Amino acid sequence: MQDKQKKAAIQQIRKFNRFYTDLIGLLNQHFLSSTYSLVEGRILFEISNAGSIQASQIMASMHIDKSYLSRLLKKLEMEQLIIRRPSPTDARAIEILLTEKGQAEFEILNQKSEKQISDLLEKISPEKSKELASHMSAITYILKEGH
Amino acid sequence: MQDKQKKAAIQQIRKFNRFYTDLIGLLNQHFLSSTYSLVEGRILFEISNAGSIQASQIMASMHIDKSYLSRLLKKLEMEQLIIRRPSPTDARAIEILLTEKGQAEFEILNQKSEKQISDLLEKISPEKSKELASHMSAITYILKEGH
DNA sequence: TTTATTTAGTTGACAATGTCAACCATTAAT
DNA sequence: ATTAATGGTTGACATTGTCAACTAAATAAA
Repeated sequence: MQDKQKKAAIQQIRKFNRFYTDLIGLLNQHFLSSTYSLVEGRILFEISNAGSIQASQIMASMHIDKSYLSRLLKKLEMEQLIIRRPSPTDARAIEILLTEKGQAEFEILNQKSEKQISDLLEKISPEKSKELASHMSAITYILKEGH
Repeated sequence: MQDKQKKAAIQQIRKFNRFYTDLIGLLNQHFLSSTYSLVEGRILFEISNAGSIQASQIMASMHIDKSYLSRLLKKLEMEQLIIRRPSPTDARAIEILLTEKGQAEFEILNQKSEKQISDLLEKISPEKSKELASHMSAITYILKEGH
């Protein structure tokens, strides 16, 4: 009996994963029309969020390969969106910060992203939007905190 | 006042998107340890799900480029997982079916994918698992049906 | 009914994205 | 003092995805 419920849950979760993978894919595609790729945008987010950050921290939070990240950071540096400088506390590490240009570009990206979600919510009533958000919080909570 | 609520909802949704993009990414990475890529698995799913299907339908449901799809199908055909034959009703179109091997491989993939979710649910109580699934259904419903 | 137009799929050429292993320098552990 | 682990870079490569041009058939328009 218990087992049947579990199977049903698994099926529903898989269905959701298919659905949401698609949705995120569509959102990202649209996002890509911008000059920066999704990963780049996400890196800018991580830097902005932290103020200053090490590459290894970005690696950990984004689950991204270090060689890949290294190159992306190099590119962002060339585009003058970030500064990479040796960490004062660890000579192996680098400290990454947004330049003013980087902050400005991130702000644009951020607003684009907000607008995208805002557009999505246009089709949905304010009450349902609120519900949507709270379902999402609930999922995050359950998956992060467990039991 | 209304506006503040909306902004809060947008922020929560974006947070969820980051979180869930990562989660799906991790699940897919694990999935990749198999011999088929995620997209290939998904194509097999679409074919299995429909019984027989046209390439254009897969294109539509997966939002995938037609040239890309054409190549993937060619590969799957070479691996003898699918049959491509001219559609009886439309000479431009092809009709795609799973071979027995394809069905068997899909079944394995399917079980792997189920197991993956099942493992994820190990850390979560049955009640919470059920809640999780229902939050997901609710999200899908709201996003699909709107208001 | 001949002439567009659209639809279905394929192919070539290429760009973007991501991975693996080897490597250097530094720090931490034994 | 030596070894192991960490942080990052680079070369070489594989996978994944995109774009435009093209053929053949079906549909619409003249």
